[in-house]
Order: sequence, then structure tokens, then C-alpha cells
Amino acid sequence: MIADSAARRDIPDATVARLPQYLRALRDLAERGVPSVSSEELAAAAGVRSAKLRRDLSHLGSYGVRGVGYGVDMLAHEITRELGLAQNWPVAIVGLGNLGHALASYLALATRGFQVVALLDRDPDVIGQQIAGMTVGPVDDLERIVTGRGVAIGVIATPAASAQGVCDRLTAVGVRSVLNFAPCVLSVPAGVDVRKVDLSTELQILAFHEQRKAPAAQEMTPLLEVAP
Amino acid sequence: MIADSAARRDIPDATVARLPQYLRALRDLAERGVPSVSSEELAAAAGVRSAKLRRDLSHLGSYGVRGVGYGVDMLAHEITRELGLAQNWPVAIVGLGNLGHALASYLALATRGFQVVALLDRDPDVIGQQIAGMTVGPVDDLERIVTGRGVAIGVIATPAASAQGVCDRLTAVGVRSVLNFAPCVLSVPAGVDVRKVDLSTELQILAFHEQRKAPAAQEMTPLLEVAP
DNA sequence: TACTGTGAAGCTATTCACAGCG
DNA sequence: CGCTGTGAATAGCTTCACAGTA
Repeated sequence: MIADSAARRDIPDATVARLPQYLRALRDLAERGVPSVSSEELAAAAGVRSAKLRRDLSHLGSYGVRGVGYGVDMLAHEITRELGLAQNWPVAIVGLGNLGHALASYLALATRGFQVVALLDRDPDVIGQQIAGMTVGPVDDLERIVTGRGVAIGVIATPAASAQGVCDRLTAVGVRSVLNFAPCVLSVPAGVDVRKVDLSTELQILAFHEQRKAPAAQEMTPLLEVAP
Repeated sequence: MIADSAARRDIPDATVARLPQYLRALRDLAERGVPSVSSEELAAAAGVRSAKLRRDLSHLGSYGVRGVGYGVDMLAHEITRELGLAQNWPVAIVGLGNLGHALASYLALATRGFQVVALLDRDPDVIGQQIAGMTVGPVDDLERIVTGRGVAIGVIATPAASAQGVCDRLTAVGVRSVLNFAPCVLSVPAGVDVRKVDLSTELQILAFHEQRKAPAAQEMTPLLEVAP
């Protein structure tokens, strides 16, 4: 009875996307020495409703105690295992401009479950630089380095024009998880996951809502009248 | 009949989140001189199914021509207006470490619809620096600067420990849209929108799927057995 | 008693499939 | 004819409300 028999299959995507938030909240609680937490408290710490949290956790199994709550350490450990963070995934970052540099620094320090094993760039001035304790290698050697160091996750922080080419080369040598910071759509073979992070998109979504909040501000740019 | 009578209200969130992708694809097409595009082609360029694209665009109004497709310039203009990008939203970036620096550089150049009007940091060594043509100001003057320059959108790129405090000060002086890069949950008053961008979360979601793809790789770190 | 886990209901989003129009 | 726009069907997600349990 080490692993639970039920609920191991098909955790909904929406739930998976929230598990990292729960894990972060649990680690904060653990640091403060809190041994146990109710769904109400943990939900508040993660910024969701308690019913949603309970539903999410029910997909992992029954790790709560009725009348009491969830054991902080136990639940943190469980989510860590479920997310696949019990091992250190080898990560390569391609493109070390401003953004890639920032990502490398952040990843080198803060994040458990991942290890930066390769930094790659095209620019001869950047190749050879030390960033967060690693030397930047030439992107020309991408295949050799990625294969040799067993990279599982590729982070693309190149300009948009280079992103698809880099992505093709990564997937060609077996990388099946890609995090794309370039502002473009990537085509990948079946079986490869791509996630996209895009500052412009996020700002534009905010702008949409901001515009709806501030009809008074339209006197600044009187584009057209809206009927009612 | 300048603005359409129908379909101006409640565009679904899922649709709003995709409009930026459509806009990007349309701008690419416009640059290549393509005058008109079918839902099938535009959907492919944006990485979605054509039925989804048509449903999304139907929420904006009827801007297509049956038997032909959508006018590239006209649709781009329409989405631009709908997203609120016909004006330049004043943006403040708080926190100019590696990440804030990268964001400032990116925003200064690449993005229409937004203008960086303030860079703020706490560190005396950073205050006074020139970044992307702007001088970093002291975060102590946040209220005066944000109010004086009419900031509409605040970008938080501070460490997690400072993020809530900065957010409180931004919302206190009327900022109602916040983009949060700090790895923490922000509490905000009603009427304020927060969007979060988080490298760790994205990597952890990839790790979850990667783990499900690669049961063979478990020999590398044999943590525990899973029954069947 | 105080809480979790979950059936059932309601809501949102996606997809199908085709009527209707240029 | 070829394509858009959309009713209808489906799938997925969230919320309610409470039975069940330590």
C-alpha cells in the first residue's frame, strides 16, 4: 500500500496547473513550522476557493484527515512526487540575451527539481561567458551537448526568427518538453509538449480589461462612440 | 453602422487570451503583403483549430466574407481596437534585477500599445542607472511617480518578499492592472486584475508531463516502485 | 464537532456539422 | 462553389451542498 490504488490516472490539466501553487504555499507553511492545514487555509494561501482545492487534491488520492486537514509535509511530498520533482530534470537554455541571462540566473538558484546543464548561444561574444557558474557553449554544438548531457527540457529564449529552428533541432535529438519565451508559435512533432510564456500577450490581456474598466479615459483618444 | 450593434458585450476570457496570437499572425501576414486569409490558414498560423478561430472572431462581430475569408488589415485593426491597443498604456516596472532589466529592454523596443514611463528600484546602486533609455527612479517615490505619470499597468519584478507591499502601494494610488513576475500570490482589492507569469510553475507543469512520458528514465533515480 | 471527499448541478469552452451567403 | 457564422452536441471545469468520518 505504498502507492494508492485509485486516482493515479488522468489528473485534469487545470489541476496540474495549480499543483505548483499549492506546493509553494505548502513549503511556506512548512518553513513556518505549521504541521497541518485545512483546505480553507491552504486555498486562501494559494488564491483559490476551498472546494476547488479539495477537488484538485482528490485527484491525487486521499491525503487529508476529516475533521483535521492535510499534513503539510506529507502533502508537499506527495505533490512533489506527482509533479515529477523528486528528480532533477536536466535543462538547457538556448539564447542568452537579457532574458536568457535572467532565466539562467533564476534557475541556477531558486528552483528545486531542475538543473541547468547547458547554456547555448550563437553570438561569439556571448559564447565562453560565465553565467551563474556555467560557461555558455556554441549553439552549433547543440546536438552533441544536448544528447551528451541528457537534456530533458529545452528553454528557448532566442529571437522569434530563430526559435523554430532551435526547436526543430532540440526535438530531433529527443527533447520532448519545450518552454518557449520567443513570441511565436512553434510546430512540434506529436508527443512533444510546448508551453509558451509571453510578456506581450499578458500585457494585451490586461489592456483589454483595463479598457473595459476605464470608459472615462476615452476622452484621451476619442476613436468612436459606443451606442448605449 | 460604424460599430456593430451585436456582439460587443462579454467576450469570453478564453477568447481574449487568444486574440493576441491572432493579432501576431495577422501582422506577420500583413508584412508579407497577404491581403486576405481563410479561417483555416489563420488558425494554422496561430496554432489553433479553425472552428475555434471562427467562434472566437464571431464574438467580435462579423468581419469575414463568406466564400473568401478575412481581410488581414481590417481584422488586425479590429482586434487592435478590441484589445485596447489603439492607445499607449503607460507601464511602470518595479524591480530592476536581471528579470526587470530584461523586461524593460524588451518592452522599450518591441511592443505597440504600451509605453514604459517609469522604472523603480529600491537598491541605491540601481537607482540612477540608464536602462533602455530611461533612468531608474527610487521606489520610495512610487506614489508620486505613478500618479504623476498616469501609470495604468504595473509590472512587478521584485523578489517575492517585496511583491505584496509594492502591489498594495500601486493599487492604493489607482493602478488596476498588475502583471506579477514574483513567485507569490498577490491579494488585491476588488476591481484590480492580476496576471502572473512564473517560470517555476511552467517548468513544473512540463516536468509532470515529462514524467508521464518517460517511465523508462526512472532507472536514473529509483525512488519508489509504482504498482502496475 | 470540524473537517474532507464527492455526487449532482451549473457553467464555460470546444468541436461538429451544416445552413446560408457572397 | 467555398467559405463564414452558428445551432446543437460534447467535453471539461467549477461550485454547491452535504453525507460520511476521524
